[in-house]
Amino acid sequence: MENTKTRNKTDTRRAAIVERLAGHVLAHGLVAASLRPLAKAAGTSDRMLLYYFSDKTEIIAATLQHIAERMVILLSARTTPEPLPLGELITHLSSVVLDDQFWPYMCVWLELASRAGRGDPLYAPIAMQIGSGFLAWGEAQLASPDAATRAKDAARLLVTIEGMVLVKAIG
Amino acid sequence: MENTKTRNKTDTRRAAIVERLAGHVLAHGLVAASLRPLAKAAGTSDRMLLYYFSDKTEIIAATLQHIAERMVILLSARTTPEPLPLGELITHLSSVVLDDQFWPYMCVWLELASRAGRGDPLYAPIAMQIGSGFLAWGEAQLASPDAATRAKDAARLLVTIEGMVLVKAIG
DNA sequence: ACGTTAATGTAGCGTTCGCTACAAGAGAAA
DNA sequence: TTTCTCTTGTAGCGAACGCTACATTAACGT
Repeated sequence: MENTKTRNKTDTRRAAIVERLAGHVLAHGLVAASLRPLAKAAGTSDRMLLYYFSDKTEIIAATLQHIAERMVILLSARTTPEPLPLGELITHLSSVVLDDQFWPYMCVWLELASRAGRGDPLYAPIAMQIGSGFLAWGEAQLASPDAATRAKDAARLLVTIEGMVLVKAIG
Repeated sequence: MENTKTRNKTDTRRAAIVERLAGHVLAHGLVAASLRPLAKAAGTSDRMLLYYFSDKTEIIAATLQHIAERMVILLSARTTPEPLPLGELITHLSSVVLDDQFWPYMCVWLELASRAGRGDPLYAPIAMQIGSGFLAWGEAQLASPDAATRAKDAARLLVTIEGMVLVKAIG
């Protein structure tokens, strides 16, 4: 009992910290995610960050996880419950994804992808998980005649949306 | 005369150094582009890097510039001289761009884009320059009925190719 | 009240970062 | 030869990095 109680307490703290860390990473990017700035953004010290998390990789992993969850929520709040054909879904989704409110998430996503592309052992699995999550979401959102074309359409959706993100990034 | 002679000499050295720096950045990414490792890769010291270049931003700018030139050469060595319709150009170009030999360039390109997306004053203009260069190259390579659709097709080409690159990066 | 454990501050370690001051060697000009 | 500029090595600066040792405070069960 004491064990679970303590556990829940630190877990709650961790969650609160991660919440703030996510804000900082979304605002300034992974490139600015070093312990002392992160700690200041979370309202604590680097010492405490390493008290609640074992090391930096765990901090980053938890933060990215949280950001991904936030993104899913934001995304599903902006989409219709009914499935759409590929073309319409692309136009609708691109307007959502290129929106200013959504852009910080896409910037972090780009950073994540650029690190994953080099096979970074921390970022690669996270990127793959988020990517396949998006793919599944796309499949569920698509109104395609059969499962095979739906899978294909989801892949095309992914490619097109990500392409637009990258093109927007370079201006 | 003495002026131009000296100029040429240091320019030659600079070019030789940049050549090696490009190799290192292609192999290990911008994330590993700090002065001392770069210098070791170039066969000199960090002291000399800052003798031939005024500061790190100039080093990185010159290196990325050189990488972009190499990429253009590699790209035009792999493409047909005659223009192609959009669909064929996409399939052909994607096979080139996703090739292992080309992949390091795409990884650097992703890093560049992720920094440019945040409006970094060093990387944003370079990324934009390379991006619009690729767009122009695409327009020249496309067999489209009129100029308007050619411009549109080039944009679609860019989006699709970059989308594929990003998707490959995340696995 | 007391003792134990959880939570937090302070201070610092060792490393790497971009960059610079200073001086010594090298090569041409006088 | 002497001088003067170009080139290079050595050494180090101050800052930031991830992380840790130690000590102190806060909280709580007994």
